[in-house]
Amino acid sequence: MSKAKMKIESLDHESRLHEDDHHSIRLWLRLLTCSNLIESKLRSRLREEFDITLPRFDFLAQLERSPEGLTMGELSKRMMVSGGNISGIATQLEQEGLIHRAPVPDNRRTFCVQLTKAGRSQFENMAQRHEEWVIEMLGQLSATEVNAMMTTLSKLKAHLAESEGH
Amino acid sequence: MSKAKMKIESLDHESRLHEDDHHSIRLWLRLLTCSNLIESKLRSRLREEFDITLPRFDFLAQLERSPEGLTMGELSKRMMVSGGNISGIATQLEQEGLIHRAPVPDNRRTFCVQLTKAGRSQFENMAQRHEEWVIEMLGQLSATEVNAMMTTLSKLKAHLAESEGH
DNA sequence: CTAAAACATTTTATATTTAAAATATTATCC
DNA sequence: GGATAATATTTTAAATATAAAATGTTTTAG
Repeated sequence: MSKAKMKIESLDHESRLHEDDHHSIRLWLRLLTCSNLIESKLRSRLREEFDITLPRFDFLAQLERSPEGLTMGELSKRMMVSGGNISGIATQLEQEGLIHRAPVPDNRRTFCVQLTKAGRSQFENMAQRHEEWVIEMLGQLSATEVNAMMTTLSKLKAHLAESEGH
Repeated sequence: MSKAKMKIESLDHESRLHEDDHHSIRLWLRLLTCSNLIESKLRSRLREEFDITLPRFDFLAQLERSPEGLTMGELSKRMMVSGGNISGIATQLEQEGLIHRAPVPDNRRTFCVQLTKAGRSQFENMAQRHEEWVIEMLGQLSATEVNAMMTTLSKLKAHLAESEGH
């Protein structure tokens, strides 16, 4: 039974718990709202300006950050989307010549995905604008606010990662 | 040209700007990571425990918070998804008897969507567990951290809403 | 009044997403 | 060594997402 709905025996205590509950929910909803707003702005601008979808941009961005290449599984984990999704995007990007899938010598199950020269140069144009947009959206926050939020989110992320799979 | 990529003339200044840029990007990526982690945990638990998808749960949740009912357009705005999407989900939920679409007397274009009795009771079971999960994920943060984050996210949300459509 | 514009929703076509099944490869355990 | 389990990826099916066209209603302008 949820703490929030338990019979109230010790009013102060229970009502405080009740309020804490709402604080968690409200924080989650606000986090989600901000995340959705930013994501959809980035999505529509990438479409307008470069005619590319956000998942494809993210795919290229991951590769750019790892010049040594990444496996499909790594990409899936880092982008936090299903493996099937990665497969589909990779097939498209490969056909367009933006990425390259090379077999790995000692493991025939895996592929090493890298940006091609064309992929890298095309990505760099977009990345610059993307960065400007993010700064435009988040740059108004003070250094103090950014630091505090980074710290809190790190703590949150660690907690979420540690209870993985429950 | 992006601040981050401008030629460095005044090293300190530009390198500080460069770092600020990265701070915005890193904050955005961390925000996104946390949001995705929470969302995917909620998604899989809703599926495991109640065999319901997250969008459908969110749809019911919006209605529960507005017992007077909501129009399709309001639902679309609050859930931040396209109108066509809302239509499809509403059709399903109506067929399952969880919601009810009633015409509005003074405007025949709009429908007022409300939870049915069945919809409400079914939602309440799920909402209780959902709330427990959110508290489990966010409840470890201190009241101070939650407050600071709420304040910062409010500021961010206001800024994002105000520059709507650019 | 009436034509045109704005609005609310639905429909359609296309793309993306996930979960789960299928395929193929590698590792593990008696 | 050989069955079994674990791993990496792809394919498939169902649900969801968007954008844009279509439909019907209301408002606005002249």
